Amino acid sequence: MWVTRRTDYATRAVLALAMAEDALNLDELAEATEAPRSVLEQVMPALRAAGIVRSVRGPGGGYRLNHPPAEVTLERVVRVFEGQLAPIGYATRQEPDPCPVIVERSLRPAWEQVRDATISILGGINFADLAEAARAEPKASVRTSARRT
Amino acid sequence: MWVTRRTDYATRAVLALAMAEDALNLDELAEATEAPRSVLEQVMPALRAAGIVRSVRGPGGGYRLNHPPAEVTLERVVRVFEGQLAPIGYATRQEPDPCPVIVERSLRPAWEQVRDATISILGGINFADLAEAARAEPKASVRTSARRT
DNA sequence: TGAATGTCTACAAAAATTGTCAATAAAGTA
DNA sequence: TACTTTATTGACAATTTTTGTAGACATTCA
Repeated sequence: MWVTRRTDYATRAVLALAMAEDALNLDELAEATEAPRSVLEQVMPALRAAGIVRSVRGPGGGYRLNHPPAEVTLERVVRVFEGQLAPIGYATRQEPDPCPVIVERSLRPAWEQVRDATISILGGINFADLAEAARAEPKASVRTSARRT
Repeated sequence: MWVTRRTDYATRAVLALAMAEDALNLDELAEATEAPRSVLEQVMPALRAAGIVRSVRGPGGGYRLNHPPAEVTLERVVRVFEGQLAPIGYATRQEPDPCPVIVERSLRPAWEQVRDATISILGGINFADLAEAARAEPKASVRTSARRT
């Protein structure tokens, strides 16, 4: 449960932009993501500063992706708000916190495995795939159970 | 960075017990784990309630593992303090929080992958392995770089 | 009885999270 | 130019989580 609400909203917003034809403004993003508009007012400029989206001000303005959806990974978006993806301070890639030697040899490698798996999964998912999955019809199994009822 | 200090202390304490011949009392555990004794006073009873350690009161008392170290997984200890291991509320196995349909089809499966990888890794590591790794000498590569300096 | 130990509960301080708001800047249009 | 629409910025308050401490108590042994 370590993904904060802001991170979640950010990924939803990027997904919405990946699915949209043209630009979306803050009100449209708030509706699409089910996020408070006032929070998106903080989230979107952060995504912009990170080079993930670009914005246009004034009437008809809004946000759009700064790159093709296939080139934006989930890892990239998550990192803007979460920073290090290691589950604990002594297992980060950059400047890990110090820890006892015994921990260094045992628990640290364990958490590094979790870290690497997380990075690998998030780095392997892009917003073209996510947008496609989001558009897909409900799966057969879901329809089947609906028919049963 | 989602592993809390208490969880970390708990895993260190179980590791210390897995490496110890006989029982360790709170003072010894505090020294071995580099955790405040007052925090272990809360952590150890929780481990006991979870059936991971057992305790003996009175002079000569202390804690020991309730099962062979090989039978205690890291997942089991972590779950006592973290509960659900999903990175976000709508990707838990039990009673996930509701989320928009679009998220349900795209981001949720992504986070479920992270959840499953985490559980798989933590469930595959036991405290016999951790204790062995903790006892091991520094690796050759480490000595080599030390010689260079 | 007294010393050594674990148990329980309440709590306070600090930190992180979540959301709101008001003031401002920029761009388009009449 | 004046007005409207939109993004930008920074400060902030409320809430929740985390972290650690402390005191009163229970149990066991010598």
